[in-house]
Amino acid sequence: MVQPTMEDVASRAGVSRALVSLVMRNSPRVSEQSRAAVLEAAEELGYRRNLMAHHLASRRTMTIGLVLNDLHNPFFAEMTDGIHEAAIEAGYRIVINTGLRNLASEQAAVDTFLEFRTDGVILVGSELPEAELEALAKETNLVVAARVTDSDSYDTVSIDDRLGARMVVDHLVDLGHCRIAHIDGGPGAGARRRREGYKAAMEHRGLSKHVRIVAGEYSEHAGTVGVDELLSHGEMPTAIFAANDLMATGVLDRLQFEGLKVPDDVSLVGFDNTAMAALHQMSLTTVDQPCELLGQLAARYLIERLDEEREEAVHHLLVPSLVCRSTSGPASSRTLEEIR
Amino acid sequence: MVQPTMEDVASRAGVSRALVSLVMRNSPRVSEQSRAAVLEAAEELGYRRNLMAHHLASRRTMTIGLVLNDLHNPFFAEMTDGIHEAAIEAGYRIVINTGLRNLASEQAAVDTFLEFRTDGVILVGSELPEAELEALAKETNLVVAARVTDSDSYDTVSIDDRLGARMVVDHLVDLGHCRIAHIDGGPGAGARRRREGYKAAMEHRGLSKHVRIVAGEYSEHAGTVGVDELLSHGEMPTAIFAANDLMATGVLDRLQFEGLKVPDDVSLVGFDNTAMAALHQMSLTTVDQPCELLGQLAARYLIERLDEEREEAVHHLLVPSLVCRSTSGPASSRTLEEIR
DNA sequence: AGTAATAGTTGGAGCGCTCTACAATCAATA
DNA sequence: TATTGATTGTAGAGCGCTCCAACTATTACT
Repeated sequence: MVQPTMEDVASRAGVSRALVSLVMRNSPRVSEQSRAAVLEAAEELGYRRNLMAHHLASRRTMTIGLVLNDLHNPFFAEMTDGIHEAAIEAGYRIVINTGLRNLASEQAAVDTFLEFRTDGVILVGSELPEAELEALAKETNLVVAARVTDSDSYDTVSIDDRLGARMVVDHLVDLGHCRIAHIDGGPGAGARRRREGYKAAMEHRGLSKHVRIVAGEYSEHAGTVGVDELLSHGEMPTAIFAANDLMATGVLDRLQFEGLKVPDDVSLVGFDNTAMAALHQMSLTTVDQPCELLGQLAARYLIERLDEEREEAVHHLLVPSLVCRSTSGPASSRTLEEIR
Repeated sequence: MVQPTMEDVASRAGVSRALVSLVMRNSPRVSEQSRAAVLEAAEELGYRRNLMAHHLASRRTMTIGLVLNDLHNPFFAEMTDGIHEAAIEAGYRIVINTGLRNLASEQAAVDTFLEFRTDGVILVGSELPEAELEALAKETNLVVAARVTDSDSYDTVSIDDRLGARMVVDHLVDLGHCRIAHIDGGPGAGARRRREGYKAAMEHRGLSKHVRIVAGEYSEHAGTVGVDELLSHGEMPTAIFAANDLMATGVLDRLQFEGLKVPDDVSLVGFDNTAMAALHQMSLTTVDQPCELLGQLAARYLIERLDEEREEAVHHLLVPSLVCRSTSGPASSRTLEEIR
């Protein structure tokens, strides 16, 4: 299990260690003859460059650390596709770690990359407090995706969550809904803005008194709990705006369990437009985030930083769009009792 | 962005670099006084150990590289939970990379870890040819999860795919089905065994002439394409056995699109029992894989290797179980024409 | 011919850490 | 008092690589 070193390759090829290094880095100042000899020796020995040593000497790993908040949420897989593509194209590789939707794990994930000295870090859907992000930006090149701040030490790439929420409310109000409840994303990335957007839009449409926010988080389970809460007291809402698709899945599941028809009895709208929302058995009305594009932008902004092409922070806000499917329809006037 | 080194911490604390190293490694042979001084200096400077240098000198990273075949499949997220838990418990951290469901990417992911010299590698759902795995095991400590081989240079942890497939067939035959088609997982991990298990079970139940296998892969899209293929010619099957849940999602979607009722017109069974299979709107009959347990086992076997507690390979095969939900029911006798 | 420029190669310092061997200090023992 | 042993600390080599300055060989130019 002990790997050959450059020294081994060099002596086998009958050249110096420095020359081997040049070959490995594809330097043009090497004769074709030596290059071939070195590559052959390397091949024979099964030589594989030691990134640790490489980095220590060069200060570059050509590696980007990617912290995904939740592996269970397909949204992150879609973002990763975009990031991966853009990174590879620019000659970088990515390495992933997961925040497991809790702060301690996210911090640990970030620390790992800091200790590995990856060239930069992309945080997707981070829940870290802004002060923490600020501190992080002092230690490494940072881009935060799917969350907005106005920091001037790192870049952010996101859709306009407030606008997205407003689109949801407008859509539902246009369908005749008044009692539109929102199960929020708690500490999740963008959750505050979605909540604010919901509230502002409700007020704007003259529905201040119908604002009803249930505390949740970005998980399926929060959706089921949220429904229980909504049905347990007060007047049943005619529409539910779930903070994201994953949660909407839980909501839909629970509504069905309670015997409520969607959208006949209750309308439901999600957020993210993940692949599962498009399925027939789900067919969820939701706010579309152009994940791949977001991912690509995040990677490109980071790479711009790595190449030192830019100093000042960029905050890129994309416009979301509403995708109407079959979980939203005209408001029902039936009460919970009548339905049951 | 330039980080302080041990040397900086040492001079600030008024001790030697070696002592700082001892403190950082929690050595007991350091006086409380110096320890405190060092930690304070480190804190003040914002010192963070350089894993690259650490590894170069110590030959250990306390890091496990995890290659997930497909981030879009929740099965891998669930496996990761188990692996993560067991790794953390043993003092290891994990770093993830994705194979993007294609060989070149998987190879690249593996190469990354090899270059990083992570202490070991866990491959989940790998599609690499066995020769490649064998070669890999020569370069690093390896555990392969969710796939079976009989290699004696690395460990494997998996459920018995053949048995799982057999359970599916038995269940469907017991419900009166004869024309049971299988959309297979192509090059996917375990797909061959599931296919073989399906075939053997069909033969065992005297249904050799009804064996019908459609080529697919572990993706939603393959499910929709598979259905198209099944409906385009020949007699319509009364039941479909999809190679995994992700694919079953696509199948269900397509069947609904074609106006076929599940399970009234066609029964459907998946494989994996991912979280989405349990949802009411899906409620998929499927084969359960104890993902977390599989993940934990994989991590533990790897750590045993790292701690050099074992030399010979272990091949752990867990028994799957069938979870009956609402996509499987008595065989229908209606033809496609009658339904339409 | 003499000089300059270019291409190809090399030795050695150094990246930030660990680890071995050894030094220094002090208390306990002979 | 001399010796031993335990405890704590340090110097220095070395991990595998990059990078720079310097060197050699070859070609081009005056």
